[in-house]
Amino acid sequence: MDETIRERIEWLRETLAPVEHEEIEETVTTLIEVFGRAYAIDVLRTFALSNEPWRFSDLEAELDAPPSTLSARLAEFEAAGLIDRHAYGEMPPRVEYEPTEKVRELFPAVGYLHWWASRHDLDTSDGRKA
Amino acid sequence: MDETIRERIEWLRETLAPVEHEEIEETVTTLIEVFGRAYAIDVLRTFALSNEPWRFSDLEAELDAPPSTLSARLAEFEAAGLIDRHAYGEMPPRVEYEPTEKVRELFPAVGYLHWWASRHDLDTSDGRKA
DNA sequence: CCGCATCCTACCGGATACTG
DNA sequence: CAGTATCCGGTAGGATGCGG
Repeated sequence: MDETIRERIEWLRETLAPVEHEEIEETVTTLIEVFGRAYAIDVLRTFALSNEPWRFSDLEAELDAPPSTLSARLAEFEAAGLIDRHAYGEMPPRVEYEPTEKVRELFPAVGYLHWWASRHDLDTSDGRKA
Repeated sequence: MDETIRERIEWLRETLAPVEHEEIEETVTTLIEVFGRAYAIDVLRTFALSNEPWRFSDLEAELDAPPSTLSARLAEFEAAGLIDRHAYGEMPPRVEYEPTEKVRELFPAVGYLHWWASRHDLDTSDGRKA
């Protein structure tokens, strides 16, 4: 069942130079860390479910997120090349954000997670949650 | 390209009761938060790449992780039903951990992340990393 | 409207020591 | 061996105010 995935991981291990493999591990780790931050997947999902670009205030209202946090998330995403930021020199100012192709190729994984979550429950009785 | 995933998500949105949908969102969020914690994916990957159960000290040595942190991670994983813990009443004590079927069904997503990472880079020039 | 600067609190996580 | 208890430093992130 998960043989294919294990094979794929081991294929990565064997075919890639150790340095490259390290980098991939690290990228995945960093990616998950970034997505683990406050409102990160909420932002991601918002982008995933809409073809339209989003403006700061709209995101802020939609997610009910503090501006400082949202600002940090958007900056990180942009720095990681996951979203594009378009600023228009207007008055009042207008800035729009939209997902890059790079992050769009990540959506299937998120979709898989949703599918998984619909089949299984995460018992969070112990832990803290949102 | 990602149409299938968007359709799947929207299918989830439409067919599920709002409450269920909320729960799924929350589960995914919590899951990513848990995986974003220290040594979490390292533990996960260690399990993914081995069919054998792991003992506490072996994991500790393998990952070079502080016992308190590793202990927390394992407890969270077990509470979430992602790993099974088997304690044997021996002397000296022996405890073994192994992934559940539930978490094995999560591995493909991690594998997809690896594939993604092998194609794209995450620009972390701005951010902090490990 | 966009979003940074600041302040403050909570909490995570590393190190270390210790027990059944 | 398998953890727990304790202390402590770094930091994420919520709230708020202000500037461009």
